[in-house]
Amino acid sequence: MLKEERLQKIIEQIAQDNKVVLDDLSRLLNVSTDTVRRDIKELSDKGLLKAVRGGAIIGSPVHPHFKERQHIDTHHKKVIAQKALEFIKPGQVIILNGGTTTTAVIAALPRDINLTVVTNSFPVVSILEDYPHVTVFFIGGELNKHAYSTTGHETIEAIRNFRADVCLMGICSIDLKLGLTGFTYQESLVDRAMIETSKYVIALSTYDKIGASDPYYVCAANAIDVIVTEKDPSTTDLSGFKEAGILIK
Amino acid sequence: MLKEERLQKIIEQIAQDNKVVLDDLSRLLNVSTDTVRRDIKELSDKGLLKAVRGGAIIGSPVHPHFKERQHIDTHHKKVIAQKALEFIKPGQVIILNGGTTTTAVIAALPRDINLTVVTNSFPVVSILEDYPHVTVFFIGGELNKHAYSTTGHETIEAIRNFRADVCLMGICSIDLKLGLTGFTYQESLVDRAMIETSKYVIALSTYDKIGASDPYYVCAANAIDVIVTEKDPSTTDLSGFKEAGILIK
DNA sequence: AAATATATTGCATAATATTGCAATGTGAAA
DNA sequence: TTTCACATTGCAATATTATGCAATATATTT
Repeated sequence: MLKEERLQKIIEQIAQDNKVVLDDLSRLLNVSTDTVRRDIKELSDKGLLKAVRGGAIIGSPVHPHFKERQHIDTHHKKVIAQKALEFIKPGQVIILNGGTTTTAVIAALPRDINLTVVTNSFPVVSILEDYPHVTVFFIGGELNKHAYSTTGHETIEAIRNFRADVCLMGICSIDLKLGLTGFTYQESLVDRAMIETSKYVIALSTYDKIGASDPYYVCAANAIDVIVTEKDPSTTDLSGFKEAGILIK
Repeated sequence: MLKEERLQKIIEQIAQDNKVVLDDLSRLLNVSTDTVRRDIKELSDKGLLKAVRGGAIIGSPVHPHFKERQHIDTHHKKVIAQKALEFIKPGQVIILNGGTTTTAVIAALPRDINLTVVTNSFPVVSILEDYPHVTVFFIGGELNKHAYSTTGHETIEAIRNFRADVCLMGICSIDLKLGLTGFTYQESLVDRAMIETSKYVIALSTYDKIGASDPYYVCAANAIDVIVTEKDPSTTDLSGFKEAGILIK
């Protein structure tokens, strides 16, 4: 039996009974429980069900696209996410923009953390949905179907009603002279508003985005407090940023 | 039995009897009282009930989780959804609240329809995400993890910035004298704001909710233009509503 | 076709979660 | 106060999961 057939059958079972049990599936599909477990993990990563000890239960009604975890599972993003965690302290108010990098940070948070998260990103909501001690404020606005986030006038206005301790900003490009720049106009406005309303700004960036630039200006480089990349800061030459008072992590 | 199933059953018990007793659950679920106690603690941590000596009682009025509600009355909801479609015309601005019934209406829309949808419901967004000609405005606010929607002051304020042609309102209870009433305070405020900002209000209600009432007042019955139920209107006796000028479908 | 990568699967082992039990602590009613 | 029912804590037994590895199958390139 093909793997896809198995996955299909698991989905069918869930649709029928709202749950599946590992051992049953193992027998039904004639594969080891390990394989079933891996199948369930795969479906769970896609947001099609929720893996629990011993099996799986029906997932949340949120669209699988909002839950697709594969693109936040890259090695670079995990490293960046792990480094970013040190800047997040319990009890703080965190604001963050859409994008896979910020989503990766949220996914790396311990499940019992106490936080207030302000965001315009639907995937972030779908992760925090079952973090019991995280209060989520969602920033409304017009749905941007590609970025899975909201933008527009309402979004900007709503952001201005918050004051965040920390802004986690997944960025398009950053350059010492040209500042932070973005790929779409609407998102650059949102990013700027988020940065302006935050006490401490952490830019999350893969190393190759440093020194690059995009069409829409967000803010000057010195509006950023920290840049987190996947590289060891001792092996990078970002002295210009350091001299501008920006911490490199 | 999966642990999640146990938790689920405890919730169901609470929803039914407003309380559970440790020993009963221990027998019913075939686990020790220790385990039941731990289950109750877990649910209590999530705010789904209130642990007391010897068992647990209903916490805040328990709104059954969206995940569970979506599988209740599915046939009725489909019928209601189908009837509701006739009131939705291309090009209109539709506002709708959270809940499984409104979600069912949205799911029944033809994929190529041209609409503007204003909502505070995450499941609705996740459906409309890939409707190419639907513009979605999401109403932000504090995430309500049980209803998958937002509530609170920001939500109310944001709603007031829109004027909708049609309001689709999934309702808790409606009574000719007591009016529309809801199960939670926050959601009743949202519902009222949505109704006030709409030209035409369609209440979506299973027949058994008519004549019932809940703790929180939303609006007078005559603020409603149409009530859509799963029954054929010729077989129902809702003459009181008809005399009040409300169309029954 | 052969060679090479890549994916899939099952197994062994270590890590983790769940559960029941026993000992001890605590609050409330008689 | 005393008693008793319940709660809490620590612990051990068991079940489940994660991980690395090797064997095999499958896809891709040369």
